[in-house]
Amino acid sequence: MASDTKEKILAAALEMFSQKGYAGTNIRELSGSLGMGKSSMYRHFESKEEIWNTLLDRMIAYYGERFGSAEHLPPVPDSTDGLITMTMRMVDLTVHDEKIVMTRKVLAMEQFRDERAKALATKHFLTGLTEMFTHVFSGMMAKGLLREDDPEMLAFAYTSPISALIHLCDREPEKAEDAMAEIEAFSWHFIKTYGIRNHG
Amino acid sequence: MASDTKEKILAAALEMFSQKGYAGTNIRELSGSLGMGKSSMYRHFESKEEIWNTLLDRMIAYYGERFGSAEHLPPVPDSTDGLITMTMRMVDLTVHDEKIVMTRKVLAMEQFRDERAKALATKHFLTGLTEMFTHVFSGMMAKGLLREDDPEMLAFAYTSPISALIHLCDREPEKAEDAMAEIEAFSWHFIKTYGIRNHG
DNA sequence: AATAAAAGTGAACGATCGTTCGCGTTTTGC
DNA sequence: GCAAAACGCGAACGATCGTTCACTTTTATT
Repeated sequence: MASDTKEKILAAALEMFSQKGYAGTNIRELSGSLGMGKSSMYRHFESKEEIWNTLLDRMIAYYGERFGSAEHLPPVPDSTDGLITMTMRMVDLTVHDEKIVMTRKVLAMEQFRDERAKALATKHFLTGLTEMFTHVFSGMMAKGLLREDDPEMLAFAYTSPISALIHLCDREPEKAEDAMAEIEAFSWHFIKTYGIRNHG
Repeated sequence: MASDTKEKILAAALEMFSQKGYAGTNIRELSGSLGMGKSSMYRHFESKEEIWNTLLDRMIAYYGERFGSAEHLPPVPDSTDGLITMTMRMVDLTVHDEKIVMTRKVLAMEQFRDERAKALATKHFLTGLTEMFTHVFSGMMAKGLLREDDPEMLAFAYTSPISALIHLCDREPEKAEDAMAEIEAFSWHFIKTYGIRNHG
């Protein structure tokens, strides 16, 4: 079972860090939320900072295997409608997967004091989505679904507004439905601007 | 002189909060950075939390008078080039004015635990710029400088990528020059897409 | 110049922080 | 079935937290 407790600690730490930040979290409350004595924690991690670093290791590794490798690039849609579908599916996942939401919150809070959090924040908030959609848009241009243009610029223009609304969801989850609708509306507007109508 | 010290405390607190966050900041270090005894602070503020709340009051009030009222809306440019100029001037100010930078950093770090910080963060990061450019783009459409389209959608599409790059500057100031160049490139691309060429 | 109010200070307080210790219990490897 | 390692726990430690206190110095008022 290779230390099931360790995983529970990491899960609880991610949750608490994402609510109160690293400095605002204390070990007593963290271990208490697991129904565990304060000191038992130290059988699994030698310090609070090691919990943080392990968590960050996981976040970096997860991001790398999920979005870092070329084989995980999404398929190029066969129609402009397919772009919307793909976008909404992706957004829905990223907004409702609690672990991903908590990761973004933690990165937002700790990006200014931890170098690795800073680097990962830039990937999560900016370059990751842009790189992904640069690939998608290149493919769509080759298929004649999008106007010929700089695919990276288009990807940046497409993903930034979506990213901004995802951040809004993280901050004010009660607005998630509205934000999703706005993302879809923006997506349609983007297609209206850059898409090439199917003849027929 | 109405308590010059109080202002210095608030300035130092903003700086420290923006580096270490509220929970990560302690009163000793804060007063120490002002060459002041630990306890003197309490002649001006009755608690650490009151410093925080006063700071937030200031940030909210400053934002309201700076961006909240209709008379502070920027003039509508007379050309598409004018839009770029105005944009770059505004971005330059917001990226290099230390107080504004520190405000954004604090809001990024505290948005999840303080309701007022959360509300102000949404204004700073999303709705503020969008509202401003909704006005600008409406005016530019009326002048025949921009394609007829939903001005709010265009403002959202225009400001979100800029906002994302401003956040990058906050996080990695050494990339500020590159980011400014990217903003300008994006701005030109936006004009190429939505602008109406001047005949002649 | 006298006096009251305001501002500054070092010492100290109680609470809480991360962490360690000693000891009992459970699980593992042979 | 037994030794050893791993795990869990409450008590306690030293450091640090926000804050208060008793007291001195500065500033403002008349």
